[in-house]
Amino acid sequence: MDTESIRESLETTGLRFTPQRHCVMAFLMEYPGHPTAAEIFEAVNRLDPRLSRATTYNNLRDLVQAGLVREVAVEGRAARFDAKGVRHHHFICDRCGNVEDVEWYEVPKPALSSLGKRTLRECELIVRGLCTKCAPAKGRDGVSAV
Amino acid sequence: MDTESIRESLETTGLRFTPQRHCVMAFLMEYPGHPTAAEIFEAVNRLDPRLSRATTYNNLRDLVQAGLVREVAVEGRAARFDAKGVRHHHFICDRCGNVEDVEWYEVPKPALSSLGKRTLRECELIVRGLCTKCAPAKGRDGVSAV
DNA sequence: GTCCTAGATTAGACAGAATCTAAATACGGT
DNA sequence: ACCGTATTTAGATTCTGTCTAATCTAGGAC
Repeated sequence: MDTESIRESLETTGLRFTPQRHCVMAFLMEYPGHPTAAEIFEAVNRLDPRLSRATTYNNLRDLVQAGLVREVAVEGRAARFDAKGVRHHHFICDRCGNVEDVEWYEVPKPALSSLGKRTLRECELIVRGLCTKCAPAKGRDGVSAV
Repeated sequence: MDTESIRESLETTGLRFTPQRHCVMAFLMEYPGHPTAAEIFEAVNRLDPRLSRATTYNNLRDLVQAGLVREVAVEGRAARFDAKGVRHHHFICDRCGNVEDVEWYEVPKPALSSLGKRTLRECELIVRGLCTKCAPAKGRDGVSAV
């Protein structure tokens, strides 16, 4: 999207601005869903065939570490990524593993007493179930049709 | 622990009772932490050297699917498992990836309207930060010492 | 504009985690 | 005891992600 704002984000986190980082970051900002690293590589490599797989993974790691990108681990599947824009929770489909956004709302944090000497950084909600594609069609009584 | 109760749990979910499943399930019920599949395999394989890696993974998958075991995905690391006993949330250490229990408390579910046609199964809280081992020692002013 | 250097990129080898395959085995109902 | 099917097994395989060592480049200094 906006090249200059990406440049600024990178610079404030101490990362150099490179065409490759711009490419990865811009893709994540435009892409509506939560792509895997492999999907991101495929996309950015199509735009610039010289952009390598290692660079894609390196940049994703750096961007996550810099706090510009969020990584979502999914049981038994590749991790998903999204650019941190508006805050939101995540929905993970039990069947296909797709990750979708859930509108943000405040969630109570655990009592400090229950954390002991642990440090709390963030508190994240994972909603699970079946996504629109995987949810079974409902009969008139609401029982799943198959 | 109690062999018969494990047999019953398996039977009610349609899984056959086998020494291997008992072994995996008993280990998870006794073990205090959240072992990875590799750690589980190492442990049960030590008890019965003929118990294979594939069986360990197969059984973990089946037990998770049957709802007897919970799987926790961790970014960039192997998944962790625990037998579903008392309800609890999970704490994941940013640095070492260890998974620990956080005392259970009710978390508000997202509004049905925001879920659309998606089906909601469960709502899970992931607390992130540094565990006791990884948390830096605090100076008198609370600033991290290293 | 040129130089310099720490940081970034690259291709391909490598490693770790989990699954697949096809043959052998054993659970548990009859 | 028998049978059908679920389960187990060893090892190969796939998938995800990291590492290596050589090359290149962003961007500050001059």
